[in-house]
Amino acid sequence: MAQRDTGTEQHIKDTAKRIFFSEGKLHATTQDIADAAGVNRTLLNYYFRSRDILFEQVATEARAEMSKEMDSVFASQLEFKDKLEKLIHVFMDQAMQYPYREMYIITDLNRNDRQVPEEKKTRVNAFLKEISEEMDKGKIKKMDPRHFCMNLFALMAYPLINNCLNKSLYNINDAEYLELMKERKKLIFEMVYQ
Amino acid sequence: MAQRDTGTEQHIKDTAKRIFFSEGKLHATTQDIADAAGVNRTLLNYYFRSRDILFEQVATEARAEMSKEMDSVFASQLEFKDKLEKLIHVFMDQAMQYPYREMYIITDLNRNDRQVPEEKKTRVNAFLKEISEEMDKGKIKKMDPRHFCMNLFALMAYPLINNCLNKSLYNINDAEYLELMKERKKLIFEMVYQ
DNA sequence: CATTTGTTTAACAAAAATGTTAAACACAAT
DNA sequence: ATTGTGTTTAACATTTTTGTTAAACAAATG
Repeated sequence: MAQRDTGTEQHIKDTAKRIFFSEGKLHATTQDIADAAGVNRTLLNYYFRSRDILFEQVATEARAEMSKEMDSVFASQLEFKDKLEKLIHVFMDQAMQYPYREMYIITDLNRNDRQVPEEKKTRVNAFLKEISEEMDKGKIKKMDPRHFCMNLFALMAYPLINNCLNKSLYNINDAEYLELMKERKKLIFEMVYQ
Repeated sequence: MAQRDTGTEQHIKDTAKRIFFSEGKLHATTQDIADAAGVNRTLLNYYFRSRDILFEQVATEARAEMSKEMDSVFASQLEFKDKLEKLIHVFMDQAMQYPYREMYIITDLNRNDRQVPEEKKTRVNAFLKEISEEMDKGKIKKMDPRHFCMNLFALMAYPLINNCLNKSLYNINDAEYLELMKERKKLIFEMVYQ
C-alpha cells in the first residue's frame, strides 16, 4: 500500500527544533513539544519510539546540518577572503534562525560525553592552515590561528545567544535587532580581516 | 541554643553551582546534585524547601554575583582604558571559573520570562555613553556602542562556553587551554581598543 | 462498499523526579 | 547524664514525565 505520510513526523521534529534551537527552551518535555506541534503526545512515541531517540535524532541532525553548512564553505575553492565572507554569511544566517542550536549540542555533549569525529578535526585543521597562510601573506594580524577561529565564531554566535538579554539591556526591538545583526556581518568581517 | 551550621546548606549550593555553571549540566536533577555533594537528597528539601526554590536561589545569586563583579568595574573612577582592562580581567576570571553561568541565566530567562531590572539598564547605558565618548576621542573605532559591547562580551564569553568543543577541535589540553585563555585577555584588549 | 493499513487518540501503566514524615543522630547546654 | 535543638537519614507519598495498549479514524485499494 502507498505510504500515506501526513508530514507529522517531520512536523514534530521541526517543532522540537524550533523550541530547542530558536526559543532556547532546553528543558522542554515531550508534552511541551506535542502541545507546540498541536498533536497528541503519543505520536512522539509512535514516530520516534522514545523521547531519548527523538532528542538524539534532533541532536544528530543539528550536528549534521551545522557540518553541512560549514563544510560547503570549507570545501569551496574560493580564495580566503571570499571564503571568510561566505562563512560569515552562511553561519550568521543559520545562527539567526537557530541561535541556540550550538548550545543544544554543547549541553548534549556535557550530559553524555561524545567524541568529535576525526574528519571534522581534519577539516578544521585545514582551515587553521589556510588562516596561517593568510597571516604569512600579511592579510590578517598574526596570532595563534585558533584564537582567530575563536574570535570569529564568538563574534558571530554569542550576540545571538544573548539576544533576549541584549534586547532588554540595550533597548532593542525586533526590527532594530535584525538591522544590528545584518550590520554585524560586515562589522565582523572588517574586524577580523585586516 | 547556638546555631550549629555544618556548612551543608552552603555546600549544597556550591555543588549546584559547580554542576550548573562549571560543568554545564543544565539538566541536573536534585538527586544529581545531592550525589555530587555527597548528601542525602532530603537535605535539599530541608534547607531549600523545594527544587524550584533552590534553583531560583542559585539563579538569583548568579545574577547578583555577576552584577557585583561588573558593577565594581562600571562604578570605578578609572579612565576608560584602565576600566576596559579591568573589565576584561574581572569578567574572564569569573567566566573561566563559571563558563556556563550566563547560559544558566539565559535558559532560566527563556523558561520563565523575567525582567531585567532598570538599574542594570541604567548602568549599561552609562557604560555605552563612556564608549561613545571614547569613540569621539578617536580612541576606539567608531561604531554603534552596542556593537562594541556585543563584540567585547562575545570575545570573552564564547570560547569558554565552547571550551569542550574547542579542546577536541583544536587539540587543546588543559594546560594549553589555560594558557590560551590568559593570552586572550591581552588579545581581546588589543582587538577592541585602538 | 468492504478491507487493508497507516495514522491518531484516549485511557492506562510505568518510571522518574520531587516532596513529606517520622525517627535516628549529634552536639551543646543545663 | 539528660534535655533540647538543629541535622541527617530512610521509608513512604505525591507529582510529573514518559511509555504502552487497544480502539477509533481515515485514506487508498480491490
